[in-house]
Amino acid sequence: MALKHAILAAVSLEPQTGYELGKQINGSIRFFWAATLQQIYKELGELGDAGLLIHTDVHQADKPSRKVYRITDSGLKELKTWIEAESDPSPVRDALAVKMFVGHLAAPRPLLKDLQRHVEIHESKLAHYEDAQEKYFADVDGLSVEGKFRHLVLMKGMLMERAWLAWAKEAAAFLAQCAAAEGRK
Amino acid sequence: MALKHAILAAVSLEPQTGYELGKQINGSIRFFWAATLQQIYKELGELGDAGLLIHTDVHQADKPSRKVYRITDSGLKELKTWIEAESDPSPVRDALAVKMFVGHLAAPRPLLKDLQRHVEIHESKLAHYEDAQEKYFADVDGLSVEGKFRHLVLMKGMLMERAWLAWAKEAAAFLAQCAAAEGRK
DNA sequence: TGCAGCATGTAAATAGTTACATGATTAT
DNA sequence: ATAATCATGTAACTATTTACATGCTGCA
Repeated sequence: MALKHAILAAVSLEPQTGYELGKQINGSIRFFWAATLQQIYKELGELGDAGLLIHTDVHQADKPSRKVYRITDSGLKELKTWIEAESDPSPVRDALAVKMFVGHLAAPRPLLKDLQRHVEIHESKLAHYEDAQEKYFADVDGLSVEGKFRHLVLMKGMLMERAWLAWAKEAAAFLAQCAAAEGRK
Repeated sequence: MALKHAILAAVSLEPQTGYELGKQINGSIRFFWAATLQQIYKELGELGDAGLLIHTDVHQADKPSRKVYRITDSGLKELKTWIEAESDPSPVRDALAVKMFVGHLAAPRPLLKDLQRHVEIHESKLAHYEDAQEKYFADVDGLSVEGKFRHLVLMKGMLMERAWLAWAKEAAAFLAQCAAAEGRK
């Protein structure tokens, strides 16, 4: 269970509600740890029970009251311990790679179409990272230690997305070629 | 449930046992879809019940008999349908990125050590891919369509690992600098 | 009138991990 | 002796997804 730690990390940077964690106003962690709102609400409840987070109810006249969570001392301690502990790389589950591995069994055109959907998603992720780079990290040398840590993570996102897109370009060219060959038959 | 399709894909290329699927004698799918043996055995049972795979018992004098699975016509049809269907990118759950995002909260040395563990794992993955490249894909131009598909997947693995390692190099340099700064205090 | 955004959750189902269980063979 | 490899599985637990449930506001 590491959603727990992703939430602790996000809340440690800025107190926020479950809804905000899901939508990520302060950005970025969402890009490194996927979770649904349902999961987040459940986890927030458990983190509250464990005393790692506390919330203050902010009553609103019309809407349900906002529960703004912030981290406690023991939450911060737990987070620190987790950061310093050994971790395993996350298990790889790459459906597109499996598809390509046996791509010869299917028609190239639908596979190419699916690849293009993925390309769009990766491109918009990259665009988001590049925006953040310009907005918050224009002056790379003047960054605080905190800033440098966050910039490194952003760079990771950009490097990985660019590598993915470079691969996808070759894959798309090959699939287009397969589709053309099929058309000729 | 896409372990199902990863297994169908692996078995379609070569009939094999659950144990072999776990250890991956024919290689590669393991690198794109993580699963424990327990999960594989369970899924094989279900795929058998659904008629997508069948197995033949190969009795062995001393050991438990090997159940060699191969794909059925309806399994092949299901696999083809899945390849041609839309798919979503797998959810990202990158604990190391989360750690780095709030890296300023912890001591740099243990974090650096954890990063280095990850580097070793990624390096050995890359080495595995490079071996496979030399062994099976030395003559890239003479590849069959099947071969080209599999080569593309291997290239994906290599590109992504190299990008990851390039990032890790920068991250390690920064953490080493943090550690040195701490040492001076 | 209908949809998107804000704001909270519960319940049921599926997917995945960890622990337990068995037993022979071969290498150190 | 002890561990690793081959070979199968079950049971309990944890994590994640999907479906259900509520209700107000503002925009097109």
